[in-house]
Amino acid sequence: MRYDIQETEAKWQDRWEDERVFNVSEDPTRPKFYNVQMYPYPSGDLHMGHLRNYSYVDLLTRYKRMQGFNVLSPMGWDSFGLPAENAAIKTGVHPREFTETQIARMKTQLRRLGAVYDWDRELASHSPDYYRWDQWLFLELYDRGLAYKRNAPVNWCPVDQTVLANEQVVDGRCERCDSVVIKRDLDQWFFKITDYAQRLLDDLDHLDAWPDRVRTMQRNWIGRSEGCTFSMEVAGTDVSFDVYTTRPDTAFGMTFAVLAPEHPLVDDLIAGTEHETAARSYIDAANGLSEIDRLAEGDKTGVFTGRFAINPVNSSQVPIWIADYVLMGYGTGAIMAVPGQDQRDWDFATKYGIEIIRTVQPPDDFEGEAYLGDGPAINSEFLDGMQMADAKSTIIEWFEEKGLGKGTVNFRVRDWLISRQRYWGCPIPMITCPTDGLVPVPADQLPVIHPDVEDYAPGGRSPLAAVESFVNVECPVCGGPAKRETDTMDTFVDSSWYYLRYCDAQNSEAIFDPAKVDYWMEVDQYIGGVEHAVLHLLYARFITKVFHDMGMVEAKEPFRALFTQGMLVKDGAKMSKSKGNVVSPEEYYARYGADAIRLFELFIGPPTDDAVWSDNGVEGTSRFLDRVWRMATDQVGKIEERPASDADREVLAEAHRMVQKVTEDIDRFSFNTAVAHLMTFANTLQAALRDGLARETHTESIRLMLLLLSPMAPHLSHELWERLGHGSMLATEAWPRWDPELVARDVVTMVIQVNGKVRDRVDVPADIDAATAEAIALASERIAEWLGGGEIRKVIARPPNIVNIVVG
RNA sequence: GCCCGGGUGGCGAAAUCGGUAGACGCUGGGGGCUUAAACCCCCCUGUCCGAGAGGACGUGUGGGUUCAAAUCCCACCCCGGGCACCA
Repeated sequence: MRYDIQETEAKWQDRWEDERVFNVSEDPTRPKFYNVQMYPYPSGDLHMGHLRNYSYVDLLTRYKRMQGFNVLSPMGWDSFGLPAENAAIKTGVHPREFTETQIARMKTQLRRLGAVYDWDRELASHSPDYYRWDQWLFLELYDRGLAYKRNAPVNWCPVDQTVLANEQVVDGRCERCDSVVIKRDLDQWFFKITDYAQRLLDDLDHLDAWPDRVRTMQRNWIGRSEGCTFSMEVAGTDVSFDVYTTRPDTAFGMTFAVLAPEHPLVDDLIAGTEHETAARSYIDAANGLSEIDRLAEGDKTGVFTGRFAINPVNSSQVPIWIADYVLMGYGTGAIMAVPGQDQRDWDFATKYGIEIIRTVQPPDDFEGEAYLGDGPAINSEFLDGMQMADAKSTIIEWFEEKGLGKGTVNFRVRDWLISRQRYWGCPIPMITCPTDGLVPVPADQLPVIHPDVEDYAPGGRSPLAAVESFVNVECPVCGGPAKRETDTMDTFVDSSWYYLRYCDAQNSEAIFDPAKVDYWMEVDQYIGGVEHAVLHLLYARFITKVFHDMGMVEAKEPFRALFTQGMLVKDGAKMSKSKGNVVSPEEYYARYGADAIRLFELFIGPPTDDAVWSDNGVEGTSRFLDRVWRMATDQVGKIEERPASDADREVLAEAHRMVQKVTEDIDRFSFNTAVAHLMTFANTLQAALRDGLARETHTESIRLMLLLLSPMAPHLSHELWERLGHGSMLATEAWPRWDPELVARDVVTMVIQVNGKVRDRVDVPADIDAATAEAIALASERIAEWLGGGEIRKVIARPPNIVNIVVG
């Protein structure tokens, strides 16, 4: 036993905190490093899966600090949200009380791991000190026209009884509870993220320290497409409608047009016609279906309106259909249908017997139906013979010259719906007055604090709506009776700016001091789960850009580097409370201590990959720590001084190679191999000590190991550092450097191949030249056997590593 | 369907630029220490052939490029993730 684990680990946890080792302030004389993990929802108990992430973050905090950076690593709580509210419904305990108990428990557990933060900057989104600035931000957005209320069909989760943002609907289901989402028409608040779509897209190109995967997901989510919007008249009427297409070059192949069932023109077109009854029942059926059911239908369905539209390129009349494969939410909610070049249109046309005209010549061997590829235009009058790109720009010019349409850009991303009909969130600071309409709550009346309620149960509207004393308020403009907004904000609003607040967390006068934010921002390393690739990470980028435009933040992007860690898996599933497969750290703390757990979490596999939990692993890293302890302590005072030998120098060289490899591996987030290099050196040192070698370099070897180990297994390395008589605290020591001369090898093993197969290995000087290497290879006795008198066709020498002799 | 990842021993994995495949750890086996056990220490642990020296094979499958391929190219299979009636 190396020491009393509980006692010693607690001792160092106290000292790091009491001596404020990781509390920092702005210091322009040192390079800064802002290290942030996605602040957690306070769900209560940390399991091994969580500890993996915290081990990474803490490693970086300590490592960067030793490298001389002014490191800010703060911690906070994403403490609004449904779990606390659902617990309140069940138990009657106020969500605040529930949440704060959970936070206290999680803090204790973070401390137990030895994770260090600047706790002076702790924040929690449910605290009025925090969410008053949510409200302030909301009003700033409102002033700038970036927050607006409108009646719109929205995603409604029937179980959680609230609306959801598009980003929170996954495969037509609620991201949180998995129930099928339905459409409802509601008056809701939106943030105008679409105004920032182009910048959010463009700046992805500069985020080269982000995983490509996340950038691709954001690109797809933003979904930019270039095309053309033009207007089509309805024959025999004075109405017209716009269509959007990415393939205006195929306009001559339009054989019908389609309106989404929700299209505002639909009513007018069918009213009083013989088609009205059929159309009406089709529309009603479509409206009653959830997005999932619409898709599940498989086959495309639609109904003819009896009307015709005039194709502006050739004045031909095409039938107007209503079909739910056209979505009201994208483009103009109406399309020109070109079955020859669009598979969906092809399917529809085939089913309903509509004419098909090809306007791009498919290759001779083409066997498909609709042809989407490039080729010369046909049946397209003045476009005939042009390739797609040419035809596209020519027809757009033509539309623009005639004033019939224009080139347009379309985005898939929609405005961010932030209203929620739930209690445990930040109240939206708006008032509706019968005289003055929508009126913002004056800034000096913030925060709008939500009152306690008796019933948290969701009933299709916010529980706050039942509290008359909250709802009824004087209009700030006219003083007359008015009503408060009772919806709360999406919790993703809270999390879209907390990393700015950390920079000045205790400011009671302003959301933050821009000077402090400019010192710390951008976040140098952001760490979290990939599940936020298009939710939080897109919202946070949007809000940062808004602050930039407000002149309050210099940075245009919040997170310079993003690291998305893998999940911990057990029994084939992600470790989580709901799956019932969590491994609780308690018994491991008792048996092995925090260091062995941390080291195993680092060692278990590549940090970006999912990893499988194994009980034996902690045993292994604990053994390694025991060995380090023994090597460091058993030999103290027993080492006889002797002159340095070649063996000593070689051990020291290995120690420096370890320093180099561990440093480089941490820098490239290869923590598992960094640990492996420490183990390899420990094996080398142990063998040398056993053989009575490496006496003189022993002290230096241990010193270097402890420095490297300190961000990974901080308790043991601090304790040893102190016991070995170093007067300083290890955490404040400088990260070691390696001596390149020592690291370089004089002699290396050269591989000799015959026809690409390894046949011999010889030690050669590292600076050997090609001719000598070749000569040595050809002189090898073992090689001679393999050459067997055959003709040597070629010798490839890559000194000092390899010589390949080709015989034939 | 489209777009990303990934597939290497009994297991987790390593191989950073095309140059010794399997570092490091786990598991398992053998031995030492011990009255005994635990701890600890030493040796072995990809498959096959061989007493051994050694040899053949081997990174999902099939081809290709190359003196040389886990790594590059083509086709395919499987697993994971994202997007998906987006006009």
